[in-house]
Amino acid sequence: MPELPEVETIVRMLAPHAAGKRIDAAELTLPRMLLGMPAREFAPALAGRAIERILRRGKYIVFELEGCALIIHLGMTGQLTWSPAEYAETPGFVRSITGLQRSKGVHPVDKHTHLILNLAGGERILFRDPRTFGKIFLVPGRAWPAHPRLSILGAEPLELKVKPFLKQAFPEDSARPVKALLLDQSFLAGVGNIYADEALFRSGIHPKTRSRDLRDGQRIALLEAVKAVLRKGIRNSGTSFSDYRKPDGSEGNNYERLKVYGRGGEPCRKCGSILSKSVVAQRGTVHCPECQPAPKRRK
DNA sequence: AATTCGCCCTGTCGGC
DNA sequence: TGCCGACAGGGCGAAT
Repeated sequence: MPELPEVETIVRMLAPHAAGKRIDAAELTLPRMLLGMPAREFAPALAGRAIERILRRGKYIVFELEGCALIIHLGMTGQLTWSPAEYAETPGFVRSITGLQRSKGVHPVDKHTHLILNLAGGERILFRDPRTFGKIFLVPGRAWPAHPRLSILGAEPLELKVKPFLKQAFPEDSARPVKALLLDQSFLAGVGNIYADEALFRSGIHPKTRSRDLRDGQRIALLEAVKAVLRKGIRNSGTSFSDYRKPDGSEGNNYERLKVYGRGGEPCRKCGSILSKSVVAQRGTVHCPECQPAPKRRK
């Protein structure tokens, strides 16, 4: 599922191709993915506007256009791909930045393509999302940070100064498991299930540990681990566990480098113990019973 | 007030 | 081979 490193990768790869281009026409083929306005008003609101900048906030992709912002959340299975003008539609193949390539879990326009941005010059940005958990919305002017979905977001983990954050934002008395805290977008923006499990492993913290029971040293270790696993994810251009693809249709390289996520029942890469799979905060969770010992009970 | 639960959705997989 | 239920989960609104 696209989390901060995946969204960051998409934004970085998309920006040089899309920034400065004008949207000739937009096609929204699944109206329920659009929030906050009637679907018939959407395409006319985009037509003719130039893309000035593309950026990321949490897991949201923000297209700053002339006079408004187009915001996309990829949900679980969303893909944003870019195709240049010169590649024809060819069944079984997909057009991409790197050329015409055989379709391998990557698709040209199909029944799961819900938004098409036709750029002046013939390039296209495609939003494809099989499970349709993604969201699309428009915010007038430059007020997108104040949109209800974005205004509730917490700190950007990679810009985080750990020490000040400790005092400011750590809920001192929370009984929630620390994994639930990591998944809470109002705590840190952009951490999802994959990188939460990876960060907990890296810092040696059991996912069920109550937030209030974390010692300061553990909190620092955890936040540093969050930053480290996110940076590693970006360096490897994202985790293609299932549907995530880069804008050119290719896969990220981080999945094979994960320590715990998706590895339940397999041996820990650090100590060899069998990794344990459970449910924490309503999410599938993998941890190492040796490297991440169960929290000591304290009254 | 803080947490948890139920729901949205569809491709994939295991069992029979 | 084919059918079917279970499962995956981000984020929101309802329930506890």
